[in-house]
Amino acid sequence: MRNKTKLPTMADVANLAGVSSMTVSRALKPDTSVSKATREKIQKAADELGYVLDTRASEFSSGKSGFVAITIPSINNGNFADTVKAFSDGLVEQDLQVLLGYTNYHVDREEQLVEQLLKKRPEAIVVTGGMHTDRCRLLLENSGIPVIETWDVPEKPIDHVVGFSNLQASELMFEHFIAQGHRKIGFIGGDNARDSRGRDRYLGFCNTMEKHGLASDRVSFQELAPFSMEPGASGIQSIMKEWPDTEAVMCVSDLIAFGAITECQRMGMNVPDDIKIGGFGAYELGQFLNPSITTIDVGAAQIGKFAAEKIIELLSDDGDTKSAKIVKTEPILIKRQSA
Amino acid sequence: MRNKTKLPTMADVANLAGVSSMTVSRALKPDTSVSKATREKIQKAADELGYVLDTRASEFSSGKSGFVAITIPSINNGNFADTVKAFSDGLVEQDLQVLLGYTNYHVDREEQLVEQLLKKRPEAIVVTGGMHTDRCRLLLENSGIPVIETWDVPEKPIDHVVGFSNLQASELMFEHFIAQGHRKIGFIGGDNARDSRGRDRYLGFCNTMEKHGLASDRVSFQELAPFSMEPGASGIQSIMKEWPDTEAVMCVSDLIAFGAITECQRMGMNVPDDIKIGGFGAYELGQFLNPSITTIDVGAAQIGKFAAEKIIELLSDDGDTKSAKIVKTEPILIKRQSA
DNA sequence: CTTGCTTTTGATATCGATAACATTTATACA
DNA sequence: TGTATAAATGTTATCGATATCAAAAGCAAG
Repeated sequence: MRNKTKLPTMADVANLAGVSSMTVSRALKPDTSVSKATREKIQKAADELGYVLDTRASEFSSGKSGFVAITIPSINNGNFADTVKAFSDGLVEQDLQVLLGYTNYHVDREEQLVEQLLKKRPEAIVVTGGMHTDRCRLLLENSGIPVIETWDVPEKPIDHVVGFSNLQASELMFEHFIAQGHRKIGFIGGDNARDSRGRDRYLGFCNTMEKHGLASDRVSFQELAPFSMEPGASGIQSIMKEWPDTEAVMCVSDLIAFGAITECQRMGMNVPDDIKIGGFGAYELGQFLNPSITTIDVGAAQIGKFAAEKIIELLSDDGDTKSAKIVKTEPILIKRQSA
Repeated sequence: MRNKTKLPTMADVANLAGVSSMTVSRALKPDTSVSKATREKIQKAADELGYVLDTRASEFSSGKSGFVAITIPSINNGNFADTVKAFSDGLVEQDLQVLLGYTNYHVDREEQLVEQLLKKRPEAIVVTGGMHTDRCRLLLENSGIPVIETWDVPEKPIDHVVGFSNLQASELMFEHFIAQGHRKIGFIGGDNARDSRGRDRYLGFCNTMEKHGLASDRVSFQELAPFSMEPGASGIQSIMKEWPDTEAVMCVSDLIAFGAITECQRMGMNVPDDIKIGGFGAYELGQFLNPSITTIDVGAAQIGKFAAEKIIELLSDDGDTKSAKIVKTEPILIKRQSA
């Protein structure tokens, strides 16, 4: 450990200003019961010492930590970034900071992360998805704070939910394919065991196909991490090789769709004339690619916004909650060029 | 505030296990001086109560916060995400967590953020760039902890630096254009007042052009936030309208280049036959777009890795630092299809 | 200038863990 | 078996702020 000079404390400021540390504490926050003269004196002393409040002590003393925790599968994902941003924006006014953690799509990692986060005593916690290890569930249930599951609608929610049905969302795309007259339809996804949202999108594929009496065998599952586009290229290659007459393929995310579309182009196929490719998530890049990507917009930012509002309500609540425990957002199909 | 049941404390666990809380404290961490029997007894008691350590108290008591802070301009940027990921990965073994903040490319916001972060007493802090408000500089200088500036090589570093010269990096691209025989060269950037890295890339443009006796007037500055690709489309439109004979354009990032290239395609131009477009940052999407984007790889992940290593060294240092205060990474040109 | 109120300031206990030191118990070896 | 040493556990003070209650100062009205 570095041999550093000890930082000034509130007592140091109080000394210099000739007041008690309690008065310093009051002066440093928007507390009215400090005279203007005293406050200025204290401010001057604090500036002189370069004093910065130690929120560790402050939060510890007051019992509240001043932040909420949120876990997302991946940092490098525009969708989750949108959720986090909206969430964060929704909480700034409340002086609540956001502590972020990445599960890397692993429930074990999630468990570890949740425990780590709970140790810091957040005032609420938001997790992505409804699939957790047993111990993780237990930790969340016993945490004593509001828990919100997002990006999904779990069958047995832990507490509150802000999400949508990935299954129903992906059905939108397949119904769209079918309405266009396509019958030979495929799906490119990731590791269903790890990513329940991806699995539900795959189940949406199976359901829709079955409903219309169509085969649901044209699938390719790729290892998604750490690259997000390359699996799209491999996936479409593998599908076209085995089922060359495939007419339409949905990818589990726009990033995969990106890789699939550009790979089609490299293989000399025209999207959408030769094959239709659909994405999921309404990522920004999908608007700009040629062809632009037909996709499902799940309202990532809205999820973050709703979660933030929920937390504000729950934390300020004097007893009984008014709003529904489960808030559903409505995924919509965004028809663009690729499908 | 929710009327929640009080969470169990270490004393509760100690009581249940029939030992002192100090023993509980020891048992809950890899401390050898606790007998196996006692540790098991304590573990059982802790599980029974659903006890989760309160790191706020723990860190406060021990004086170390267990985390390092890092500020980046934007969350939704694969480059910075790479840096953060490598940084974070480099610190897990040290049981150091990463607290992340976003400046949104505003020095004022940075100042605010740095103060907020310092209040939490991190053990070190990493900031992106070398441009800060005076007060922010002062806060960092007086923080008493290691400070690392990254993604840049400031003239007057605060403390340590892990970065590269954005100016020299962008020169690579312009020299590449010129070596190909181009003379009518342009640049699409953002707000130079806000983003010093972008400004330095622009200066690299001016320098190189001047060096070769060429004009550097073919520029377009766009408002970059919140969309990162659209400005590329607007930028290339504006340049081609004013200077239709432009032969090559470098964009301040790959995302802008993405928008510019796809817009060229929409305008019926072929990249690279009709116009060359270069990017910056070696984002993943640049590999997959048709044409793939010629870009500058600045080694974003390497920066994070080096910063983490530096911090580990600085925190474990018994006095004098061995390694250089300034670590430079070498940006390289990645020649692909678009230029 | 005195009473009664409000505003401002201060003293002390406290949050939950750990550091540092003290003590007890276990183990080794002559 | 006794002594030396190591291992295990306990006791007390402490980190830096804030809650809470108490006291002092300021102020208005009679």
